[in-house]
Amino acid sequence: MDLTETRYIPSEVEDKWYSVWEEQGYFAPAPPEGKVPYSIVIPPPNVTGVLHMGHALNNTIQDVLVRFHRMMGKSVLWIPGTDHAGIATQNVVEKDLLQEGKTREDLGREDFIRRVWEWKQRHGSIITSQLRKLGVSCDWRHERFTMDEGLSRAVREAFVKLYEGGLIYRGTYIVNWCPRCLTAIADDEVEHEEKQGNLWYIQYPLKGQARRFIAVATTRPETMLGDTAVAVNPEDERYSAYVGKTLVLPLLGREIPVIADEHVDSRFGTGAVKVTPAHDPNDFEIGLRHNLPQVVVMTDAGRINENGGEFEGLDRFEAREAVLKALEKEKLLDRVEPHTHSVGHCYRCHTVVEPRVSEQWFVKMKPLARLAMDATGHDKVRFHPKRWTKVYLSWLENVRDWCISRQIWWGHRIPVWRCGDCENEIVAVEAPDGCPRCGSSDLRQDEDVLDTWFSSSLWPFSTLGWPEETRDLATYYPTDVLVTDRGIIYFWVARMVMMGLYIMKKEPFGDVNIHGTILDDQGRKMSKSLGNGIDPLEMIGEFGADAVRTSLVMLTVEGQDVKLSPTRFEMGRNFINKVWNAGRFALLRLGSCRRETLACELVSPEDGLFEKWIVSSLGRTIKTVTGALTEYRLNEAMKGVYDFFWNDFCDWYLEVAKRQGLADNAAEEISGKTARVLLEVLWTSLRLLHPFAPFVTEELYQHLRGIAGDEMLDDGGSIMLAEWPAAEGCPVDAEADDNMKMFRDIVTGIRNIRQESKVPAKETIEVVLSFASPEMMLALEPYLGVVASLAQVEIREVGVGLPRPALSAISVNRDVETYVILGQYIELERERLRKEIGKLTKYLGSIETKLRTPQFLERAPREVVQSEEERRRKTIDEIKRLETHLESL
RNA sequence: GGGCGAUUAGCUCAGUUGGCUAGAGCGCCUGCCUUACAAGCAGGAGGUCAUUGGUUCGAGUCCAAUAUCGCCCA
Repeated sequence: MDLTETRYIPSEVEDKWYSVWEEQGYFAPAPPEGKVPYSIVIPPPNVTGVLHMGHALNNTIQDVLVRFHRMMGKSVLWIPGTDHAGIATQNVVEKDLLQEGKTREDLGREDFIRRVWEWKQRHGSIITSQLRKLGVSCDWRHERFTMDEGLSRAVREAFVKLYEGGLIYRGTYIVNWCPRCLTAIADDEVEHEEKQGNLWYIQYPLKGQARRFIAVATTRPETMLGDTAVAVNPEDERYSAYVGKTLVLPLLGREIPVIADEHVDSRFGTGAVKVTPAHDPNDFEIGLRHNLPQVVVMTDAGRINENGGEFEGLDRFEAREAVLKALEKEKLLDRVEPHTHSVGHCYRCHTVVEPRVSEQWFVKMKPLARLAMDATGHDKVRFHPKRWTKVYLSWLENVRDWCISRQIWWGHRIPVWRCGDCENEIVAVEAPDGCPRCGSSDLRQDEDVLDTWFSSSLWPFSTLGWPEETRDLATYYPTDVLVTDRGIIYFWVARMVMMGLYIMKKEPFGDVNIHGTILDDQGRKMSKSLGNGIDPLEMIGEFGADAVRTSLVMLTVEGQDVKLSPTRFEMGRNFINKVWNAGRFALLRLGSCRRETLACELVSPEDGLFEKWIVSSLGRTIKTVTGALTEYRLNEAMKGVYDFFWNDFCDWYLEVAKRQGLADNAAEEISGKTARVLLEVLWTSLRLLHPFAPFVTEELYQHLRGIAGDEMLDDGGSIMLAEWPAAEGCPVDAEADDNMKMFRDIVTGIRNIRQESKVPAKETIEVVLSFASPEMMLALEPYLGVVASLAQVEIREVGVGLPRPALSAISVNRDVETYVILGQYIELERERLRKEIGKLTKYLGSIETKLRTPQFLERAPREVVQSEEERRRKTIDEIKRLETHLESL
């Protein structure tokens, strides 16, 4: 980008450097020999997905960490990739087929899967190309997909291992069934929503006793077709006489028993509940305890089946109306109450989930959950922020067995075969040639595929080559951190930890960094249906990737949610523009500067105040930023760089640097030194900023090496590969800090008086500086020319204890009084002084109240008391000086 | 019903283990196109830290209750 541009133009910079980085192989890990390994696996986005703000935040955080650790000299591997999103991807391809008037059954399994792969080849790289726009430095040569050959092998290995360890079983249980996707889904794939519904009270007649009923309440009356009992609590005296009696199921006439089960809540409805073991999870349990028959009354598509009598063929919601009407006709519908209850929806298509009995494969969770809980107990897996540990643990404590089979075609087919001749079941990593028991070749593989999350749970090691014992696996497992949204703690974090511990015998990552969720400006989740999403690519186009990244990091505080609107990116854009211009200034003004040495000491005692001070401040910044990044407090790190760069470096150092020549006519030497420090500080700040804003820092860096020479930066050609700054070269210099404060106070004091007194900006007025001591005067004397320039004044006189000139305003500091000679502008000074005195008097009051309290003097630490007394002295002194001044006006 | 989070300037949010006059960005007011930057510079106004109690010499910060909003689980 041309240095004459006064505005930073991201589009001229971003793609250019990204392709250089990628082509040069900078994203690949440095050879691990002699280096500390650092690794992250991306939480694999859904292959059908497009980049949303959540991804942008998530990957920005990972990239900041990865770039930081790379600059720290580690061998960094960040593995990108996507997951195959079984149901979602199949849905997308089926929708395409429907356009051609076909179903997947028309194609057959093999052709359909071929079709999905074709789709994947065409569209599967959308999200990864979008990620590149964000500037992420993951190693694309390591990119993985959960359906890759190697990862599929890992899935089969893991399945067999778990099966042989007794942790996978098949059984007929109640599961969450999506009648639209036509598959079972796991408990945590069901999204619960509070819905306003009804509670219908239905009369169930007692057998052989005319006009005697038990009333039950239900929110899903259509399921009564599958009822096989009515249950009451054994303690419930209202019903004790009925237990063991027989009821006649309305509409169908089936005879069903009244049973007693202590899980029945007597306070709900009438205290008697209908029991539908095949269509309700609680009823299923009751059914097992009481040996009740399970009558399935719905097809897999949610229509009433042949067990539903006259209602056969009706959709479940039509059936609800029809059943109610029929009951009403028979006068068995007692009453209706409005009732809010939680209704489960499929997380993929949002259809109301139907609990249904079917044969499925399950993972036994208790033993695995135990492992995972112990790992956090022993601090092997640490959450940041800590509070998420509790959420994670409570899920693990209550988790039920995990239904892993899906009745779809796109996914890892379950590696189980059944012999057609001897019914032998074979569980194997590779397809067997024949039945090991009877030798028959009539083998049929299980039709189902595995839950996508099953393969995701292996991601931290399957991506590194497991089950092969690869060098990557040995070097980079366990990974360092998993960065993710809290919504994914159960899906990924918990399952990855369980699988890592069971299969690898080691936790998959030591740290889990949970960040907030991106919300719209009204605090709602961004969603397609609300249309309130903000497209990251659009924002990158408008503001630049660096601006998007820095804004996101500044906005996200330790896992707190982020309310976002497009204008929030202006903050980042303005900052990046500031960086560009500061860099531009340095590059244009220091064209002839060379960095002579890579001195670790930037400043020496004979150097000037500004140099000592900016280096001291830089050192503090390095410490802050490094510490904050190490502890996942990214916004604090970002703020550290931001404040230093803008408030110290730009607002003060650059401003004084450009005036150094004015301060000292023999400018050569000082200018040279100033230039060198300026160059070093810029170079160092760019490195501190690089993890957050990779593009602008690279662009400036490349210009910098153009003028400063390659030898300046021992770095391998890119700021990406440069060393992270060390604070050791920038010692804190308290004296320089103090003197700079005095310098700033003088300048700010004059500016304040000028504007408050309405002195025209262009007009040069005179000041007199009266120092408290000769030492102070000596310390600042060399820089008074800079003061004059910064404050648009002429310095008439400098000395110790000078008298106040006529018609002047005063600004007081502990060590110096500044008299600003106002002349005709003096009128407003009286008011300004009164205001100032008022402020200080109020402050003094609060200090004196404290110091009058005996308990404070007795119990507060001595340092606190002393500093309060010191403050009182200082304030009284200042007030006195201002008052004297006011009186003399 | 259980758990978690939030409540601080007009808006969006910081505020580390309790201890200078509670900060930032945006917005607002005033003055500046000062040869790095008007996406900028300089100066300024603006806050009963949700409410009520408690602990403490001292509370935005710790404890308890209440209110409102949000998220997760059942």
